[in-house]
Amino acid sequence: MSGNSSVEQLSRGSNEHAYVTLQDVAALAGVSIKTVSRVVNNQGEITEATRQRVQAAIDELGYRPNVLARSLVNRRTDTLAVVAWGIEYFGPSRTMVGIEQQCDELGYSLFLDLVSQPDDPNQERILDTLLARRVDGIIWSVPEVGENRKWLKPGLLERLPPIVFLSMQSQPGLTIAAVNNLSGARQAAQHLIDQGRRKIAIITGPKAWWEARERFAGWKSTMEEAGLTVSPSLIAESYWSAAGGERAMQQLLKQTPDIDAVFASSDQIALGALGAIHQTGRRVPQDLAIVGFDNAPESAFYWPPLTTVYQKLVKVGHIAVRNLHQMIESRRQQRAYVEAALTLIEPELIVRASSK
Amino acid sequence: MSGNSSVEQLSRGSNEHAYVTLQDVAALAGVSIKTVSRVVNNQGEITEATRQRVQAAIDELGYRPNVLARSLVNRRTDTLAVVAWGIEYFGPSRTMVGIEQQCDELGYSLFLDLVSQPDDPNQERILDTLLARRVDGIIWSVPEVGENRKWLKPGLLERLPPIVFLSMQSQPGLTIAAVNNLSGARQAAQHLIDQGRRKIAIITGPKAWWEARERFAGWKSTMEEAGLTVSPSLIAESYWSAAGGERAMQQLLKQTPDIDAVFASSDQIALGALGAIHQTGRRVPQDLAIVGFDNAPESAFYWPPLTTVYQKLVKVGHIAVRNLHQMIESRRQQRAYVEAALTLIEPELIVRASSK
DNA sequence: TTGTAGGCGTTATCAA
DNA sequence: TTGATAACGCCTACAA
Repeated sequence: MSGNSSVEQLSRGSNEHAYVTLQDVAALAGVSIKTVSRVVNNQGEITEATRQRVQAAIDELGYRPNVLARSLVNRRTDTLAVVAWGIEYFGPSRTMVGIEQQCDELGYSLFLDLVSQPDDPNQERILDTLLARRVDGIIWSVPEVGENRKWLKPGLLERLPPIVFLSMQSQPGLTIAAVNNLSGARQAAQHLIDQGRRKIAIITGPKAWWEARERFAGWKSTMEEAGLTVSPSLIAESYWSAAGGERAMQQLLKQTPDIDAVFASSDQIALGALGAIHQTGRRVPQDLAIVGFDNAPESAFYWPPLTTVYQKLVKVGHIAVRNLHQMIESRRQQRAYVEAALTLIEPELIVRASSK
Repeated sequence: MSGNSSVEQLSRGSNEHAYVTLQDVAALAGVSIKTVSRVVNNQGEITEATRQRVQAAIDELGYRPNVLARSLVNRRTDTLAVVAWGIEYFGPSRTMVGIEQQCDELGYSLFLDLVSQPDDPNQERILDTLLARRVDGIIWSVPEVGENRKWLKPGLLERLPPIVFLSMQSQPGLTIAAVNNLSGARQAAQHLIDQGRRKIAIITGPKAWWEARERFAGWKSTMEEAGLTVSPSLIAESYWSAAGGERAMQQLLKQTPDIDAVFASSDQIALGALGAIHQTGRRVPQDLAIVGFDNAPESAFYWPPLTTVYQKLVKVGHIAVRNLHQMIESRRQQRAYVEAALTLIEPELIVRASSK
């Protein structure tokens, strides 16, 4: 037998860490490899006696099935991949936690691929390596920014494993999971209106971002429905950072000194805005109320504590993976397509001192 | 030939996304599979004519090598795994970014496994799945807390693929990469001393954490060398959170009202401490200077902007992967062991308004 | 320069 | 209940 006995393996050199195979176990237990395989996957009927003998051999040798070989014949790897941007930021990292948790629960291993920018040109190359690794499905967790979905050419999806997209504009044929940014922004704006504020400004995120546009739309529609003016003098665009928020706030206060509230499109922006407001001597919330978006844990300790919109991003991650799992299973069973679904998670307003 | 022609594959059903194999390409190009293999891996001499014919077939069919099959033969997967805790926090997420970047650069795919607590009992199970997937190496990015290294039994390491550990106490035989927490804390304490402060308190992280103990040791040794008293009344222990920092600061101010500086063991702790200080009406830095640890991007926008210790965690991630890569290569070439190495990255003090 | 045979470690089929 | 044998897709060694 050309096999692979333990002795041969050991002779490969003590540095080379060799793995035990079915062959080795079978030899030790005095059965065929198929029998060992059956024990490992507990399938088929096996005499209790042989099962125990095999199990003893497995334990003695410390056998672990080689998932690669198994995947080759099974045509499934029990592996998902997540392509993500920005895990050093609060939101994306929470989403990642949700994704990983659910993968673990469903028995998937998870490949992590990061892009340094949402419009990273590497995205097609990444897709290639994922295909080469035969992942069962993909979570596309890069936010939609500018033209960074242009690689999604018609017909391409059919030649790829199932994909769930996060945080992007609804599109026929795509399965998407996202926070309802529009509704979150509406809650924020409505809350300020309910507090009696009338000149409510907004600091948006970069307008190239779908999420920023949605939050803007939520603010705008709520203002209009309340009969409040939506003039350009109430609008400032900013990067997502505190530095951006500070600059945008300074600009707003210069162009419209009598605003009495601000909706900041992220907690970081709100933090910067708070600094800019304090610098002018205005008091929060007496002179100016402010609401953020994210519910970062620190935001409860800003000065004053920040009212904000809580995005349930861990939940988004969970749902994305569960939906992906369903798509995978249904393809496998040759069932008709799972209807492409758009799942929107409702955010929740957290009211703190900065707005009351 | 029992092969795997494109036609057969298509007949598997339009829902089942079938992969093209060397067989398919070879058939279309009218050559042997080995020739195609050579083209794919551009090895051996091949006539330009056949190369082009094969390449054309590859493009036409959209062939992608099956990495699983290749790994099976090559006995290497070009895959690393990172076992991590806390990527929803700033520090760990930065480390993760560094790890992923370097993996990408060196051509590794990266498996992500998260534990929900540093002492998560799942860690051995995770190790098992990584072995089953035949990863080439592992980054152990769970901070050392309490007894959570007890799975590391003597002799175990030899039976595992190479592992690089992050953030733990130096230990013979282990390769470790970490920030020099001790030195960072010393810089912080020395800075406060240089500013003329004398009653310098510390809010430590949980003492079960190695990192917290190191930072404490750095503060303590620097105080002692400067001839300053190190009494228990200057010490408070806290969780890493802002909430913890607030509570610890309140306690400190109660037990020792005349402290003139605080070293907070994380930026989050510092944020909470700032709030507690403000509540008592004390001014920062006039009455009380404060220094944090992390250099989170928000810390520049705290009130006042926070002096802090910048941990170069992306760099730690880079170095961890590079060291791991070396260990893998040297094992492969049967070379003598790579000396187990301890790499400490020096942090850098960032001085802002909170301490001057 | 190209092709054939055999094996990587596993599972499925079909006999025994 | 068990065991040969043939895949899975690729690569190495050796021939042609």
